[in-house]
Amino acid sequence: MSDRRVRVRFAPSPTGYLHIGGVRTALYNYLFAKKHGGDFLIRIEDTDQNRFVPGAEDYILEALNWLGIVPVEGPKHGGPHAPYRQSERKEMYRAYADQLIEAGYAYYAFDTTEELDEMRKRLEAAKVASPQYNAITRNSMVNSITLPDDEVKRRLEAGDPYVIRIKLPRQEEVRFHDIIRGWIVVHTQNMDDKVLFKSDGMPTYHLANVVDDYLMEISHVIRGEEWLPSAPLHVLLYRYLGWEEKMPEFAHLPLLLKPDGNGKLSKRDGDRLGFPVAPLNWLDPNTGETTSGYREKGYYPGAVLNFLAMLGWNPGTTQEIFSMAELIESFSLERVSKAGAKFDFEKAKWFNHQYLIHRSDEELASQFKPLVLEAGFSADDRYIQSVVSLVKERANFVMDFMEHARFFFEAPTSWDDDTLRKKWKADSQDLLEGWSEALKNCDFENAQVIEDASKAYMESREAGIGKVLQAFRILLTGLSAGPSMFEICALLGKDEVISRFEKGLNHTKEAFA
RNA sequence: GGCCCGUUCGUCUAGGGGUUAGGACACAAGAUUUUCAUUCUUGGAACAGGGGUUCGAGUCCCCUACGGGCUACCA
Repeated sequence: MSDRRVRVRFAPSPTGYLHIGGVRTALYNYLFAKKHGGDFLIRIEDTDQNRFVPGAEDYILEALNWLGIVPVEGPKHGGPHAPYRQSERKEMYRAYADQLIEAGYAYYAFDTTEELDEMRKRLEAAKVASPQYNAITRNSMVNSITLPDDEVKRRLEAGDPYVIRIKLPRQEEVRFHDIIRGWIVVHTQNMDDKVLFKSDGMPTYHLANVVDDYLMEISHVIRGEEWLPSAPLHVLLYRYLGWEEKMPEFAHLPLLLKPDGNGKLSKRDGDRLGFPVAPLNWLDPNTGETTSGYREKGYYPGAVLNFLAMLGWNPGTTQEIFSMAELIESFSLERVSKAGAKFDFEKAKWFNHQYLIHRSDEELASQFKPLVLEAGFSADDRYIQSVVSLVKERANFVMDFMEHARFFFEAPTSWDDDTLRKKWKADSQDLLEGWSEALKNCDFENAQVIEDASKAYMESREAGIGKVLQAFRILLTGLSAGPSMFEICALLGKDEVISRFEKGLNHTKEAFA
């Protein structure tokens, strides 16, 4: 088992956008494969034709690609086990269902939806603990166990609709090992004869999943905890199909929970919670609604990856910032936690901030430049770089830069008089006018020179610079917070500073006279 | 309801019999920047409850409570 080549798959269903929990499942699969020098593949599980959503598959693949979770085999990449879409593998599944019937591990069932409902209601009314189609109840249903052989044959030949169900033993313990949870034991009396093959000719998830994992030589099934209850069924399928030796190891991941109330994070949460649950923007073709994504919100793929990796896994050290290569190096399923994790949007932003401030000014400037142009400004690259270096500390996203940096590109057209008034003292106008004059004699070589000149002036007036610095900031930038004023002045240049200063003082002279 | 899984600061988590129960995010205070933000320092903040086992339990076992998942011809 352990000397088997590691092959894992991410098997999404194209029923809409991929949410962040699915992304994490894909990531863990990817990390595990890379860590062990194995293969990561993608298989599209589109056996439910009713839930198929056009565009979903492309979306999923694009999202994973954006994050760098790239498969070696998959619907768009091909591979030795193609096709990688279950709908295109339709013909393969029937033979295995037939094999199970012949071996006595499955049977035909002709019950209608109404009859099934009736049966469940009847059992509920009789206070049966868990109403299910099982070793006991199947004897009173319409199937190839209760019907005479010739009747079954007649129905089959007449084309009557039917499904194929697994025939579970009445009382048997099914035990299997989960890498994250240890040994798990379930009794077949608590399971039911699940449908393996639907009346529309498609297999259900259970059959298709087991068959494909076997055929694709999957060594480890790493999936969400919601699959834990059906894992025993899958174990039995491997056994009945004669593949027990090749059965993959299981690892059921803890779920991602809603940060507010209860329950697992789901696609329905969309933008309800005030943050994205999708990697990319998603336009629902049916409703026309757009769900926002991390990419469009300005997140770096590395930050999203890093954040997601730490939700339910930890390296055993205090390191928090990891590149993909480092994640691969450190990852292990043994260090995945058992309990579900609530999604913390604040921490997601913090991760992006970390990624942002570690980018070079050159790179950030090149990302910011289009936004500068879009806002109708123009500036050379060096200037933008300087701006970026001053504002990046206080931003989580490049697209936040402009709100902190607008004044670098245009003089303020209005001032916040309310805040200004709070800082305004009787001698403020006089002090500031004197300062403005003093700056005319300063050469603006760099921030330090401006600072020295300013302080010298204030000293001559026997005042502290803190007394008017806030007003100075508002007059020059229109904002009450920002980077060092002397750095700002050095960057704006002497002419601009003097001009803004005088214009501002004209305003205050009128407003606070 | 039944079955399965889980439970350490508000959140993500470290911890596998002997710890002042550690870190990160968030929060608060102080310092610095004579402003704000950054940065630095400090602080508050947790083993769900009850029984065992043991010289000794966050760590092992049981029960209860709570949370989550599943219970479809969906995945």
